[in-house]
Amino acid sequence: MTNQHDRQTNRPVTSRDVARLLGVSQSMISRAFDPRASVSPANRARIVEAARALGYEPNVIARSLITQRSGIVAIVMGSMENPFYTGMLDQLAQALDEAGLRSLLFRVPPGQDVDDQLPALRRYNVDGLIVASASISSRIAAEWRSDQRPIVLINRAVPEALVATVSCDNYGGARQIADLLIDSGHRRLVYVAGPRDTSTNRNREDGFMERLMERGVGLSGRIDAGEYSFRAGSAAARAAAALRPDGIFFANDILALGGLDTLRHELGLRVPEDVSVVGFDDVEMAAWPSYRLTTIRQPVAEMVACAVSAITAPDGMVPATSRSLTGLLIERGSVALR
Amino acid sequence: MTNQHDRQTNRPVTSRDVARLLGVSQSMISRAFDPRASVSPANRARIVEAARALGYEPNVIARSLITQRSGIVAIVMGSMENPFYTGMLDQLAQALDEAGLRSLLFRVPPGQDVDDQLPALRRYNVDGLIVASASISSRIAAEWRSDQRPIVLINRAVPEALVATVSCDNYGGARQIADLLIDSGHRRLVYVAGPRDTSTNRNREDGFMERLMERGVGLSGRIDAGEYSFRAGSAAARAAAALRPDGIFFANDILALGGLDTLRHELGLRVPEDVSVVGFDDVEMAAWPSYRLTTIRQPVAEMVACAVSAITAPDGMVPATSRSLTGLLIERGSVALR
DNA sequence: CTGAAAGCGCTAACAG
DNA sequence: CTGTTAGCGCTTTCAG
Repeated sequence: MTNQHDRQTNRPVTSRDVARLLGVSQSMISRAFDPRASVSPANRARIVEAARALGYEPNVIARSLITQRSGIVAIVMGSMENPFYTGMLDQLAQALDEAGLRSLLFRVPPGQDVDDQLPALRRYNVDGLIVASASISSRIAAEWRSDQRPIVLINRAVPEALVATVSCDNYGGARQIADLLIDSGHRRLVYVAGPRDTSTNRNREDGFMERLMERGVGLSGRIDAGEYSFRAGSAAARAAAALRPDGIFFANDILALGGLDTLRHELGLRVPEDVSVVGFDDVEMAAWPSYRLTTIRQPVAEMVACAVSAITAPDGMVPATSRSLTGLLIERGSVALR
Repeated sequence: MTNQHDRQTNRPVTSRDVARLLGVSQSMISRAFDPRASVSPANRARIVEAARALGYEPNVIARSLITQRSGIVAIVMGSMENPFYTGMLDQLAQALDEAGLRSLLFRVPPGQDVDDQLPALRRYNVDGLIVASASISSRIAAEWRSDQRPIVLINRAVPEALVATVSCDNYGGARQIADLLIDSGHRRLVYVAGPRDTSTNRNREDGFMERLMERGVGLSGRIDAGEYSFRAGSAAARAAAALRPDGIFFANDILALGGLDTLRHELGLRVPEDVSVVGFDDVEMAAWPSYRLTTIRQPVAEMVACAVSAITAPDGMVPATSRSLTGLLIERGSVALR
């Protein structure tokens, strides 16, 4: 039976314990666990063998004190009520895991600012920072970079571009939606906006509006949903319906799903016969038969891969590049020809 | 401007740095951050002041090397495709945060066993372990307990009861569902089972079956969904429909949602007029107007509170008690009177 | 109340 | 290839 503890003292077994057992120096044990260190094959074998027998595992904490690397990366997330981010988190955790890194999760409460949390973060010697659904001030971002620790924002842009950023081309995606709606004959269009302070909303709104303008069709109305949630989508749909639109572009899927449901079940409107609706993200539920929501699919897997490789990049000095990946229009059943 | 680093060397500021600045001993800095340690009020004030100015934060890593407590608790999760668990994770992270603890997320890939991951965990000096959606062998659980570190399983039971466990009364909930279905006149009942190796499925199935038996109504069929997913629910619904049931109890909500959708949109059956469906969990989507799924609500908030308090309990020696909280039947629109 | 000293478990030069 | 030595940043006796 593998027993990770000394039976009497119940003390975790250390490298010294296995060194003593084998009659070698403690540092040799350390080296045996470093692939690049020089230890005779014979000794290395003896050591891993003894280590297993004793239940020894190098203590990451102690190691990180010296190496300044903990193998832990912090993921900071705002609310997880948007399923897009839970999906992202899942993939992020998986990708990090495959890179041999652990995820330390920082949840930023709705009202609170990320900035307050970050100082606490540095006490953990994390190897990198991935900010997934929260904004961050450029001042804090700059401090982090001065730390030489990689930081990357997913799906957020920081105006001053001091940090690495990977996101979907929200602007371009919204333009595609404008084209889709216009090409299929819609003329009374309403935009349902997400939170004002998110770059996702800004870019989607800008792209949509500009394309409308370019093609000479006006906007029949703009509703402020206030937050990205199902409930907010419902409320926005009620307000939007009063405008008698023939098409509604919701700033994201969770909003669109909430909107779709109240349009149909509360307002008695048929979607897409009476009104078309489009979202953005392509969360799992968008594909569910009850919704069949036309939307832009964010390339989550690629975004995650980008973020992780920015973290694992050779040196902490990742250039503060902004990568923008293009989304894919997924046409399902929520847009009709007019 | 708070700058956490020495400008020249870009080295994190340590307790020694602030000690030097103030001309006091390094150990005094340490004590100043320990509420129970004795430092003159005047000095403590000077120290926190200087610390703030320099941007000093005690390094948790170094501290944990001595105290053996890191302020980090590990959450191990299987797949996050079941929205019930993402909701739980959200609340867990929040509750832990409020208790001053950080969450280290361990994702266990579908095929893989938790047991393989656990040894790696101990290298992180985590203060406790919360296993949320994965099984764990009793051998490993026992090893963890010998570590003196609290471990609690949420929504899983381990036969040997060697670990603390908090879960919903799955057995009782399933009995309520049986009663509901029978009382409303259903007689051709089908059970759609989740993965065989989960205690949730076992308990729900047992409760349902036993109550059926007690009330003298037989089961018209049992479909094995194989996994807890929307897609599996769809497939199960197709198989179940062939049995011409008047009521289907799906082992959980995500299965029921998938089933509901294919029943309606692919099979052309009306729910609840032609067939009633019931789920278990009460995930967010169960309340969405398209579904209005009747289900048992798991008391997630209480479960989370229980789990966290087990972790933060005074000593590592939490008794291995199994807490079972009763779920609440939420009647929405997916069950009709027959 | 304060300082000195001894580590926590490990890695990283540096000699041999 | 191996052992010795000196810390990483902090907490914790133990004297003063």
